[in-house]
Amino acid sequence: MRLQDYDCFYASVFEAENPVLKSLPLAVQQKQIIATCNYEARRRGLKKLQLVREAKKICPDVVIVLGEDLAPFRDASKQLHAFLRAFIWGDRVERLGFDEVFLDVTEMIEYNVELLNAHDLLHSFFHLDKLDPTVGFAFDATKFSGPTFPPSTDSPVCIESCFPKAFEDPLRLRLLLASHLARYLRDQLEHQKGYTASVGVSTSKLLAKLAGNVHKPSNQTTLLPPYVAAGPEEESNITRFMDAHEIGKIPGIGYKLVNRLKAHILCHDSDVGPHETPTRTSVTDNNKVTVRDVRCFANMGPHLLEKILGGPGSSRDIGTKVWGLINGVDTTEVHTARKIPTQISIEDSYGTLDTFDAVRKALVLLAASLIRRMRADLTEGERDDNKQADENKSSSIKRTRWLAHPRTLRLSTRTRAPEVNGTRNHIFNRVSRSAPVPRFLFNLDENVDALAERLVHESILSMFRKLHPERAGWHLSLLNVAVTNMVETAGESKHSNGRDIGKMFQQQETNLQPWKVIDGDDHSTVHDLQSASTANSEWDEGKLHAAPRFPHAPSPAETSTDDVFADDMADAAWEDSDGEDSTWSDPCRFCGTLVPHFASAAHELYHTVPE
DNA sequence: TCGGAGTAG
DNA sequence: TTTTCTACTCCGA
Repeated sequence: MRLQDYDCFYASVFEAENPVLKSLPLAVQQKQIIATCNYEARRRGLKKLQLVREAKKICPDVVIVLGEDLAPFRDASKQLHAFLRAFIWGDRVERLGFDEVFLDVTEMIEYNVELLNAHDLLHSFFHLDKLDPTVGFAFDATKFSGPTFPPSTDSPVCIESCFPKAFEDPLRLRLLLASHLARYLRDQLEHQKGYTASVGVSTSKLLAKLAGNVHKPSNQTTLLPPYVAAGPEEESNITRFMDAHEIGKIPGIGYKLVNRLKAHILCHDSDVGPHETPTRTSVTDNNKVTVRDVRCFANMGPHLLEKILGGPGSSRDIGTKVWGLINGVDTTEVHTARKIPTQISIEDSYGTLDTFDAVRKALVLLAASLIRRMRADLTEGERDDNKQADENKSSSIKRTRWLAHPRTLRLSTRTRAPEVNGTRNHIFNRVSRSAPVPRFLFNLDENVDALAERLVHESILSMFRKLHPERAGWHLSLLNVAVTNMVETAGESKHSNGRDIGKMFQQQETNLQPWKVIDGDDHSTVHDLQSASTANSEWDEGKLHAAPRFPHAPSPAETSTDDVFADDMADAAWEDSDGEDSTWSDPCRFCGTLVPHFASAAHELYHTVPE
């Protein structure tokens, strides 16, 4: 199991496009801040999230590029994801944000362990293709590739010492092979795509991710066994590794939890109720608290953690979860790539937005971006809004279809902190209102800007009025428009991904690979962490959508007998929040949109049907 | 289902 | 330490 983390990703996207930038200090600007910068810039003292003004002062010759348009980053991320996926068996590649990827290579490692020649480890061959034994790379299986944690103390001549060691311990051998695979993939990524990455090699996403931070950039770290303490007086390498981290560095333990934990550890202030909101007296960074500080605190365990962190609003079993995390236990799966995002949102921030007209204009721009993104990410088929050969026009339109229809539209705003007499108000939270997505939004032939205009006037502005009934004087600092609640439309079957039942069984099978399981006395309480909450959804959705539907336009008879589809649409016929405009009727045969009877003929004109 | 909170990159 | 543009998950009502 490994994590890839592309080094300073935004900057790397520009560098890959224009390699000259690689040797210069490069910073990516969003609004007034440096979103990220390359390592040359960091060497000169620049930091992420620094004000551009300060950055220029510190490093006057910094090259600054604008990175507010995320499309290039999104595209590069998808490309790299696809590139890596081609190497990994069983599609076990999960993207986290734009610049991180988890790879579950269990199956590949198991296969290669079997084929290892114990008599000539020096000249081993890693197979990347079960069907073609020539595909792969040579490697030296007498030692780990790259740095390890703890650092290797082996002398350079280690054939004697490593070889039996690795074979005694199955986990050690598997991690060793994985370290070579990691090296290989990093090389491929660098030489074929021009991106460097940092990688962690371990048995869970949590451990791999933290390990990946140890040697950055452009390097890798393998977390060595033993993963289970050898005796009561011993510590496992997991404990050693986890203990050294600041508590807030653990993924899943964010700002709020850190504050509550620190309040307890540092002040052991038992008066602090579980849900007293952290005030400005909340503990700040002078006092570092490590995982060890928490883990070894008197009476520490799931129960005490639940008392410290639990309460209304907290996750269920938060104590158990956090106890698991600080003990290095993470049983979450590497999820295979999702075909459809669960939400698409577009936002922009503003100095202050105070007039209705300014708000309206801003919303139209956001709506237009949102519609473009919906078309890019939720449709399938060749559609190019700009250039289209005339004769092909109709044939290219008819091939474009929605993969999913979002049902809910959401407007969120954030107001500027009121700045009342010295007291900095802690209210930079967002507020939101939702409404159904109007069906006209799915009309692929309408001009984006026209649709945006219409969406704002017919839907978004009324949400805005609910959110801000006052006539003016909202000090808006942010607007966000989003669509959520995706309902997938009929699959064109073939390679519609993620919905594949065979794949799900295959996953289950690999889930049971024994060497992946983290076990041990010290965290026996957290074995079935999350099993209930994660196992579910793929299957549920798969069941609902597995049946291939509508490879072509169906006959009316097919439409009416398609129960699953009808169910979806019943779902989709959500109540209209204002009670108006809810004369739904049948789903359109071509795009799945619900169309009122009176409009169905007109609607269908939008589709040119192949027969 | 909605709206908010929390976390992450 | 609140400055960017997102995206996901969970909780209570």
